[in-house]
Amino acid sequence: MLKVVGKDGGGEVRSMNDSMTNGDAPPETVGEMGSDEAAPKARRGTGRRLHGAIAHKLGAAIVSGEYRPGDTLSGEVAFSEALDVSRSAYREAVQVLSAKGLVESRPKTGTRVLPRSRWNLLDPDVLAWAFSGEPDIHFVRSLFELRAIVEPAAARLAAERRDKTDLKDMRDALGAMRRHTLATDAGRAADRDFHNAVLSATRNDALVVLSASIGAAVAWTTQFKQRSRALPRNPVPDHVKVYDAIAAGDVEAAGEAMRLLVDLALEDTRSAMEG
Amino acid sequence: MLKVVGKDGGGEVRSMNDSMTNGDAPPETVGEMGSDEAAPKARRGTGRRLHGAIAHKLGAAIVSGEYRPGDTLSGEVAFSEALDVSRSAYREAVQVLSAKGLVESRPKTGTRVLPRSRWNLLDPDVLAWAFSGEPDIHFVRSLFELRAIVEPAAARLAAERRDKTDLKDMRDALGAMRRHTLATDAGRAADRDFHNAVLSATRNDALVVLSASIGAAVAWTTQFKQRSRALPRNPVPDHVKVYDAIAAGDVEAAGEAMRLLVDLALEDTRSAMEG
DNA sequence: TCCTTTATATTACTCCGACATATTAGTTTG
DNA sequence: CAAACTAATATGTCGGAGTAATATAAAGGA
Repeated sequence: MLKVVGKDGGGEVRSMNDSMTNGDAPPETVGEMGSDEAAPKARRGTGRRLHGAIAHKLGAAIVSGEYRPGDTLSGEVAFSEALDVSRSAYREAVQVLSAKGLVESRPKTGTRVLPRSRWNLLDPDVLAWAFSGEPDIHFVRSLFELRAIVEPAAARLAAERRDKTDLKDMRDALGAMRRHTLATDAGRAADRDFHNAVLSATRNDALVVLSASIGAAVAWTTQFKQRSRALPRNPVPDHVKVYDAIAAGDVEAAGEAMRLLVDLALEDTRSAMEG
Repeated sequence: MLKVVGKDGGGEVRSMNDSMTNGDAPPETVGEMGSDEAAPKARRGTGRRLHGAIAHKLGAAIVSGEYRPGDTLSGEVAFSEALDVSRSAYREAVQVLSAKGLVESRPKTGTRVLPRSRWNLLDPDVLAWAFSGEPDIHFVRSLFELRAIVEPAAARLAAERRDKTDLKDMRDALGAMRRHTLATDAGRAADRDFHNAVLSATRNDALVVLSASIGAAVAWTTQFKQRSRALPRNPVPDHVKVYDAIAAGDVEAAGEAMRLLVDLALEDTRSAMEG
């Protein structure tokens, strides 16, 4: 009934952060919706598919702690009806969450939220969901700690193995960083490009993949930095030091310069979030 | 036609490692099957669902290079018919692969394999698929290099932050390692437990998640080690050195002991795979 | 009394066939 | 020759029917 889905007739971009706050129903099964039939309906923006939008909605709700580990979602039929989507779309969304280790579905038991340790927190999508709300400061510190471990070591490897192409990529990224500031999208993209170029120069696939995750997280936090106050420092000189050391093949200096860069970024982010 | 699916009338547990070797169709669209209608049908073992089995089959085929980046899978209807499964099951499998960054589906264009850089190589499932066939030696080296970066740093953090519970977990794991050898499943599990305990002691969620990925990869390579020749060295003393340093709170010694441990493991694996 | 086995109910899983939507490619028109 | 329009095609979405698996409860045996 009244399943007007297609036919974008009228802006039906309903609110997202609406009811579904089941704080009064502490027992177990979540996903119920008290209201009669006005559906929450997480509508997608252009390009995103419906099941993608549902996965985003549910994933964000899970990582934000709205659904806690051990909770069991209300059944497929009930939940898909509550969201006003077909069971197919809902199931495909659940498959995505299951693939990322957020939930597990079994007959008779239902689909329940897995413990945090099973979550694929380094998955770019999961990171995006985690940062779509208020990010957990503790988790952000974890990410920067990981970055402080990985990136200096990567810079050392890059100083050993880089070739002319890698150096050119880094120079290009540095130039773009100089032209645009970190306040613009282009500037942040250039920052990512620089770090990606360093990681790529390590000739290590695992590190490159990890860079995609860390880079995404750093991009989010950088945006938070910008939100709170104007950029406090010009990041280009620090990056140039890293480049110079890598270009010179100086392993120790490269690692040290990158360590300094990450430490400063962490300092900025911490003061921005705590302050 | 003749899609007798349900009603288990007759054992329809077809073969798994069957045809679908499209080495002779190099152009682009893959997934075609020359034979008339004898379906390949990747059947699942108990517990695994059908779409999970399909995802495993396709995922393994992609990471093993059978389908190369840029290739376009034949349409949903054609491919699902070729696999003798419903379109729904096939679509759910593709959603899983899409969630892990292996493929991307768009209307009209079809489903195509994404470039390696988009793959979520640290995802436990993807790692399992990568190691289900002959693992790429270069990739294994990358993983150990990452391990050599992360684990010593983690040991240093653990030496700072561990509490009594962490130390007890490590002791228990060491005891289990002593009782069983690395040749048994229980022994390998104990090895994983020890490293997980170290990572947990860092109080860093990102590191813990990474440990799940690295641990899985190490487990696979350890099995390969065992396959080639009897275990060449008793790993317990090296682990004890790490434990002693962490228990004593000696940051430098912990990092150094762990570095040595990982280096030796890499050495063993390399000689086992190259030899 | 306790453990094992069987029955049952609930839930996810699979299948199907139709329609909607988006994107590319070809066609027409200015 | 270029831009807008039309048509074809593959993915996306839908709803309903039926199957398989499993946790819980009941019955039986030690």
